[in-house]
Amino acid sequence: MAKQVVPEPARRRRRPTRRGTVLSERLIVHTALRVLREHGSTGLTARRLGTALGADPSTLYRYFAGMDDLTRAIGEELMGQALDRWTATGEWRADLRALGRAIHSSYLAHPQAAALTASRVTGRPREIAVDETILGILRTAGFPDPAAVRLYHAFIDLSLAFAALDAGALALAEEARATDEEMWTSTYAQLPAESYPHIAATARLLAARMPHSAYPVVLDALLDNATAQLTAPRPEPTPPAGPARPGRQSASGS
Amino acid sequence: MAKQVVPEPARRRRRPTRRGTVLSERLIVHTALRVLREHGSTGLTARRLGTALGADPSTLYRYFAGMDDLTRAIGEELMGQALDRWTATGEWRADLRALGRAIHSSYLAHPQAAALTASRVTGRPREIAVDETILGILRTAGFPDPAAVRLYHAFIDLSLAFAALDAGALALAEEARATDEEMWTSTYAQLPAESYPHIAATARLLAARMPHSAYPVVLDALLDNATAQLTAPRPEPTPPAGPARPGRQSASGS
DNA sequence: CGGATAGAGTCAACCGTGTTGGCATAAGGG
DNA sequence: CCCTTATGCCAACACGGTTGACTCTATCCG
Repeated sequence: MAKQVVPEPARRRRRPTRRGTVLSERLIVHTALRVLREHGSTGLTARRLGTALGADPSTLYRYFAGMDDLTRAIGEELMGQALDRWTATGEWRADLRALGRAIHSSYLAHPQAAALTASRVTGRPREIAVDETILGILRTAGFPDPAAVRLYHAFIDLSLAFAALDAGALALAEEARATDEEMWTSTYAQLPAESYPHIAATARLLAARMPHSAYPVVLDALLDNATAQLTAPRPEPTPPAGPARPGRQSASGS
Repeated sequence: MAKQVVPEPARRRRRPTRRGTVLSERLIVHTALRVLREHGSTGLTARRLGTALGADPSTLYRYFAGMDDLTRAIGEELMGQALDRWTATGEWRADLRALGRAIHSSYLAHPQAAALTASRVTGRPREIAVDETILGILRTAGFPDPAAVRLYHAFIDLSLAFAALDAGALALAEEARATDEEMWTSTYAQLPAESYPHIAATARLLAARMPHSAYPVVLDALLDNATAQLTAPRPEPTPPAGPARPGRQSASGS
């Protein structure tokens, strides 16, 4: 039975599979990334991954509690790649900007995987490390704790939300081009100018702008806002907090 | 065969189902919303929806090309509800703010449905109407077309991205509480303060801030930025456009 | 050096999923 | 009032995740 998954460091016996490959968490995650790239964001199945590994599908349950657990591990891998690619300079604004772009582009380097995982919180070590890093940048920059937390929250959720959105669009564009490209042109292409004057008037600009991500624009807006807060600090109490709309939950302590 | 789906307005014969209900696109979408709320974001299946409707699962294919098509219709419904709830005042900043919050809260009113649909572009009429409305607000406010398009893009993608992210978190919190709540407390709860000093130092503030959405904060940052642009317009050419990172595509024309 | 042990890989099977082709039937036009 | 055909139903298919029982072998211990 596959009830208990043995944690990676405690793994001692590595029996080669029937087709000779020696499995590991790393190998499985990397193979999953390849399968996702080749078969699309819905194309990662236990059977297919098993075949790609040269192993029986059920073997995966010796390493992950289920496909959902594997999905979280993939997300953790993407976050880790972002963190590895990034280096601190000491200038808070530049560092945050670079880290945000690293996360965003790291996810978009694997659109199918990102579309699958970006909106999920993994709770794994590399993700926590990113959280700690962001908070460190902000607090070291001189933001008082409430502002630092507010900005941390906005920054990480903004980055992940856009990673998920952009990756979804990119993955959709790469796979299933047949079905969707058709819809783009047939539905959106020529809208009647009398019904949609503003869209018609800006059609050319839209066509040039929409294929890019809006993330850099919004990120810069947020950083501008933060800079203003730092030079001219205003208390800014907890916002009117409308109806309970829970956001992404993350690092917390009692 | 279910190759050709009859468009809603052309539907003439409405044969009641064996259990007496008379089907329609509206009824199916609304029932799907109910099923999603009751069974979670992965709980919408053809068989379950068929049962909820008192109809055979295959009947759905007379109304939608497949589950994916139905999903898009659900997204369109959410966007429509947002638009219905919103009214223009003529003050562009307040109008945009209200529209953004309407979209966000409309999606979060159906978290499971939103988690399923918010990152997909429907290409259906109500969605296009929202796009047209946003562009209209910005152009009427006096933004030159390039700035209007840039802001439209940032605004709509920001709103949808946060709708998806927040809805995902909210849906996850509501369903499967058994599996996930456990992970929150066990993994994130008490992190060693020596390894994660910044998280530890702000733990109380984080716990208070994270359960809310960061959307209002980021939206206001974007609107502040826009206001500044409007009063002191600067050319701001196309940003350095890094590696091709397609964003959400939308209304376009040749 | 040689069992004993239990962890890793395999096999077959379960149930639930989307989807389709063929069929029955009743709604509504003529 | 009949005929056409849109609409709902049925049975079946291929494929999804997951599990329980099993084999085999890498490693531990004597």
